[in-house]
Amino acid sequence: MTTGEQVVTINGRQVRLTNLQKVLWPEAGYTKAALIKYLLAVYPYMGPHLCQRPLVVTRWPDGICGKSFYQKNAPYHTPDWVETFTWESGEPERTIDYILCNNLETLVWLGNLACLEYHPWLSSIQQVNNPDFLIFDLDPSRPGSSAAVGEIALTLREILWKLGLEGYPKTSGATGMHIYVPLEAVYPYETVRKTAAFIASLVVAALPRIATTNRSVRQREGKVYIDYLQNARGQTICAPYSPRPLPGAPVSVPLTWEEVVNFTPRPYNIETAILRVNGVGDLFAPVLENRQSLKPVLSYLARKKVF
DNA sequence: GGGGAGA
DNA sequence: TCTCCCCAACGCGGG
DNA sequence: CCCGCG
Ligand SMILES: [Mn+2]
Ligand SMILES: [Mn+2]
Repeated sequence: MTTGEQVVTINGRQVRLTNLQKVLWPEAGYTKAALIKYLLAVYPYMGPHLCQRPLVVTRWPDGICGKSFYQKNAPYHTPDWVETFTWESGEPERTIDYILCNNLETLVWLGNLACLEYHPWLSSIQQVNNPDFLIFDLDPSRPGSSAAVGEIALTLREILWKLGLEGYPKTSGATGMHIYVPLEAVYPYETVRKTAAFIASLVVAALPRIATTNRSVRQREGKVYIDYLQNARGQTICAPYSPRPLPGAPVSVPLTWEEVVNFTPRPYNIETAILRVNGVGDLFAPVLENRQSLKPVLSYLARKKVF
């Protein structure tokens, strides 16, 4: 990929790649060719987490220092082999044709459009009202809170364990972490969100000096924000393996719990993650398999009349 | 990044 | 032919 | 109902 333009054929579909030499991450010098090389390499691991989920992307055609925009609707002249999902929301009535990244050629096509961030819905189009995971988004309000993030994640793991649930951690690729709790796709978003709120409150009770669920930035006092409100339709949590538009081209990477003990926020980027992922495989594979029930925690909450 | 509208 | 504009507006919850 | 937040 040294020339500026070429056509690749993937699964019999032709994808035109343009401006391959364009630098998207200036200080690291990573080009669009590097981005597409990464997407090709990571697709076997990332693809299953995007499949059949309405997708929102952020695009940075002039690189991470240039202008960017969100894209929800499939753009005009989207190739006919790109699958889409039409979502009609009411009040005001609006229709969005979401892209479904169901194959490699779609991901490469998106890469050519300079899509850096990939935000799939928590629910798939098969059960669009029922998320497949409950998530916790740990956001440090100050840089240098990495040790606190790791400690909170490990405490959260223990609390989940006591509730009969298993969580799976990944870096966000920015400063914090995401913990996914895979579920049976039978609970409405509101139930999942309220359950997440309850669990987050248990974590804050255990670690009140470093964790908070306060949504007011000023009242967080430098603590780590446990954001459970991302458990809503259309929210934008970046997918596992998604690159980030930040210096050095970091990516969101699944971690083992042992790695969380010494959490560092950006251990891998679009270049180094390839070796990592080919070595350990998809640590997030269980997130698509281990569909857990909220029944124990929901009956507990019903007894305590928390709801 | 690329299509469409308007000059 | 050139330049400019558009690409998302939403869910949540507290005051 | 608006506002702050992500
Ligand atoms: Mn976050
Ligand atoms: Mn957040």
